[in-house]
Amino acid sequence: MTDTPKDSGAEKPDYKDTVFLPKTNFPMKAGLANKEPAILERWENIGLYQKLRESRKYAEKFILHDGPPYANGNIHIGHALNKTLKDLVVRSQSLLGKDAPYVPGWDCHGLPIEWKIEEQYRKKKRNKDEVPPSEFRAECREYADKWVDVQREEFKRLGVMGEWDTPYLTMDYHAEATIVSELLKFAESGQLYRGAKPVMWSPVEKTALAEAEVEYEDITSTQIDVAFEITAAPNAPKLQELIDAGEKIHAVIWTTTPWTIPVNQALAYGADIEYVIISGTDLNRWSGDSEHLKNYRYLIAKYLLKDFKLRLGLDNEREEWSNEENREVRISPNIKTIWEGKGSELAGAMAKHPMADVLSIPLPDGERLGEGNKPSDEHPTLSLKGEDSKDASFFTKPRPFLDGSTFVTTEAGTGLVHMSPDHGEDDFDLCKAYGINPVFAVDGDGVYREDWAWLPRGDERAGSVINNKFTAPDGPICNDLRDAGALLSAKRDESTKHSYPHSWRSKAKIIYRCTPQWFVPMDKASQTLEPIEEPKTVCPEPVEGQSATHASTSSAGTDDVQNAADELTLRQKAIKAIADTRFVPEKGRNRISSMVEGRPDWVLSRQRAWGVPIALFLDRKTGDYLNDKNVNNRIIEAFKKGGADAWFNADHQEFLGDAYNLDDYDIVTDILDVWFDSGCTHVFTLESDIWPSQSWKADLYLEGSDQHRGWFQSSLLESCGTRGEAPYKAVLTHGFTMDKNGKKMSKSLGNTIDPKKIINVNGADILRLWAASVDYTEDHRIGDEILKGVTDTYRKLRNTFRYMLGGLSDFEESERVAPSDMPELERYILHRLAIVDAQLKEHINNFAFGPYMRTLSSFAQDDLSAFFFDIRKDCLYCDAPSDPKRRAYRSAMDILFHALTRYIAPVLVFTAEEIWQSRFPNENDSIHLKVWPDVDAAWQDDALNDKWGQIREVRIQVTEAIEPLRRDKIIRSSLEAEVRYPLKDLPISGEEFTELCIVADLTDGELSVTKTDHHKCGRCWRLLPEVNEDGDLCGRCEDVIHG
RNA sequence: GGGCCGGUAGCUCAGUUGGUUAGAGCGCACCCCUGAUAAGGGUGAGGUCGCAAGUUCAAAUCUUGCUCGGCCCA
Repeated sequence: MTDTPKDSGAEKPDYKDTVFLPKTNFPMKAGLANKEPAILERWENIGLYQKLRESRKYAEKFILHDGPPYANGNIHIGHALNKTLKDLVVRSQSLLGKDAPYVPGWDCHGLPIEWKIEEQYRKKKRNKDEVPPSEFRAECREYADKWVDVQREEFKRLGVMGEWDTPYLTMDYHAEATIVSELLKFAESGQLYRGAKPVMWSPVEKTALAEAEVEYEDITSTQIDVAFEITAAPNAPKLQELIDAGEKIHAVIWTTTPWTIPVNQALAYGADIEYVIISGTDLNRWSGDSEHLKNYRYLIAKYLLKDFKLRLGLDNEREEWSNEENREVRISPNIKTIWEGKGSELAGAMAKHPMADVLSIPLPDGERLGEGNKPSDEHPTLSLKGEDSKDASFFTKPRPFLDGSTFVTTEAGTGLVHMSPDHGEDDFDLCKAYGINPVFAVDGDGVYREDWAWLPRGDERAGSVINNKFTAPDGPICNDLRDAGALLSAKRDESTKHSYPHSWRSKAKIIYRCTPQWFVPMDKASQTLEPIEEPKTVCPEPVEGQSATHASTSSAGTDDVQNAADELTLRQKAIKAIADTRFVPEKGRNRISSMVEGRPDWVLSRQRAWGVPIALFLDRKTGDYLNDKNVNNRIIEAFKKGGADAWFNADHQEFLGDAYNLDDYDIVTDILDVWFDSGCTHVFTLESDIWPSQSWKADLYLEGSDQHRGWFQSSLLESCGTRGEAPYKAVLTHGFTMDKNGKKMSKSLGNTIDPKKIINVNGADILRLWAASVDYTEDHRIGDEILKGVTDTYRKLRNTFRYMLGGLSDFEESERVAPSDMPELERYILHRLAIVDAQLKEHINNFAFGPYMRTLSSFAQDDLSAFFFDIRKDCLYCDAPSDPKRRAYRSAMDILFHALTRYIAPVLVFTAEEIWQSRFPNENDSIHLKVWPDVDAAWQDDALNDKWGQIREVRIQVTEAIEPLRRDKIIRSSLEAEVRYPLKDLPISGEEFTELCIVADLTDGELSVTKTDHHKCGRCWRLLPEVNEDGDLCGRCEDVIHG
């Protein structure tokens, strides 16, 4: 031995240089934030994604269809989780050998972008209405493009692999053409109709507003009590008796919008609310000489009597009301209760509109009633004109009492609510259920239309319904009601202050107003175009499944009504499709089912600019849309060439061709709901020639749980409407990311966590490992402590790989030992690998990444680091390179290395590559091109498992027994321990067990530990009987060095 | 206000059809090693399973109510 130790003080030589320590350049410290971009660049340079496609060319496909994020703003933690999970799915499926391409997409149309552009205009003091629509749309397009670029870079930095150079955009011309062509499919199959819906409307800007364009401010408005005479009450016999006896009984409603009274069409009660009729004779507060004012009988909710009486000044003994708890009716001497009952008894009851009497009297010169049936300028050809009220028949029709239990309360008012389907959502929905339709009495500027019997445009008293004078207690509405003897109270002062929506732009009050909209019916069997019957005004039972007002009847299919029973409705198709789809987690099925079961018809139209137009021609005479395949094809072709602008800028006569005259048609300028756009992504991406890698239908859609109402549903409905089935085989949903305390993140709370910051500090692999660790099926958290934990897990894993790299340095094929020739310990570990391998595969197929990483980490930690590697350290460091045991160990380690680098590759995409390149440097290669490791199922050996399970248990007993001695400083290293253990309880020899426990010696006896007398080998540090003096060599080491 | 979902150690998660003393990893404390060293090994302390009733011989598990949080509606 020539290389004697240098330290002169030591008597014994230092054998350190003769020990085969792990050798590697792989750094312990990751420095991911710096390293990752370079790795990304290399992948891009070698065309990794294309290489992967090429290598999986003939493999089974797995199509994850990307749900498009909205192209607006930087990505947030939710995007990061979503895209990472998608990447985990794609990469893990690819690892399993499948061809799993990924085409990312963006949602580009819609209000938020439109808004941003408008905002820019406002800053430049430019009026949007003066900008040509094509210019406006071009700016929206440019804006979306800008954010697509930003987000694309952010997603790439996350390590998400995909076709980033050719993503799909909903604003691409081909996409817009497909969207319009899908829309026309709905039109052609009769699954489109024109109906109405109350929307928030600004009479000042004469436009519909979105929720985000509305702000709420306190206003004072006139609050009135109005009496409706009850004409029938078939389910309340006593009440009916009173009516039959000639009593004039009035139902009282209370409202803060007096201007809606002239369009009242019904009254709503709460079925469980208790009502009373009070009778008295002293009401003379308001002018007018109707009989009932002198001798009144009012129907009202019992609980609200007090407030009512106060408003009317009916109560002469106010002090009696001091007790808030007791709101029982206290009858003044001159006020009596003549009827009590539940709201449900009012079912089927009828009342008379307070203006009916006035209007049923022919007016002197018809001035007020207008001439002819002149359509309003709002929607001239619309067959949705509604009631023609010039002969006042609208007002003389009976007003039914409807069950409004879902929204009628006794919080304020009278417990009876007046219903105007034109001007309220509750009103609209309830009336629709009973076949009562809106009448469109108020025009876009907030003034009653010309032919309306009550305050038409021509009336000098008529004003905008948002005008304070118009609704004032002494304004025309109140005055006329007073004249009719129906106004019981009217008040406007500070006490009537309440919150009311205003336009953000003009600050003017807005109203709910029914406007014509396009709908997809949920409950109409497709292909059959049975016109919906004329709604009955009087209809005590809800109309089951009635879609809405006037269905548009197109030319096709009206004859085969007989087949209607065989056809399924869109709702039925969707429910069936849900049953045919796999949901991960399973609870998603329940959620989307209940939503589809309960959802109303799909409103497709928006009165907006930035979107795909509803490219239809409306027949001016009939109001029906033109349904001609040739015309439709010309439209689609034009869209392919010029996008949606083709509709706005086109010569429409060209679309119509020779067969039709543009003068006979109106052009629809509404655009489509952006959810229809995204509902079509499966068509223009999966079925398109642009991405040959894609195919319909998708294996998986993967989005946040909010998309049960969003994309999952819009895609489902779109696909069921056009193809009769879902566009996906499986749907995976994830929860939302909360802050460290489980609270939702928001900018205002200042608890948001920026994914970019995590990437720049810790690295994308840490963020990815976090995403893979949490239970994404639920809401989950992120915060410093959690990220620290993730980083620790990462470091442990990284170090295990580093150890393997060191142990495997200079490993050569010639050294390899076949698993069957390996010692039991190696075979046991390979058995464990086989078990873990199967578990990991199962987790991947269940998209269970949390269990996947936990299985992987604990295998690396418990089985390898703390057990296998620890035991075999002596072998690796000190046995001769040619020793079969050492060769077997390194062979096993090589198998583990190949398996584990592949296992972590989908999650730790950068680290896996770094590890791989560290051992097998090759500029053109990548770990991500590899397939799932070839783990031999035959390695699984249950007998071995039982035996070694037992050994490990005893091993734990031994280490436990050593601990007290170590604590008492009797021994230091476990190598100094001499252990006694009943050998008959050991499935292996004591000699072997000594090695497994890393102790000095093991002899028969009851479990006990003492310090050994042996001396320490100067090279391998084992304490052995053959070593005469500390620092001498043991036999084995002697052989290795000198043999 | 309504529909749906969730609350198990400091953190991330297991916990089968109710069934011994509720588990794991990380972190933490302590100890060892200094030949995986800004590493490695060992031991240990942490939980009235969100709260309260109920069903049962027996409840983290089933039922009801409440509470906190989330998503979607209104």
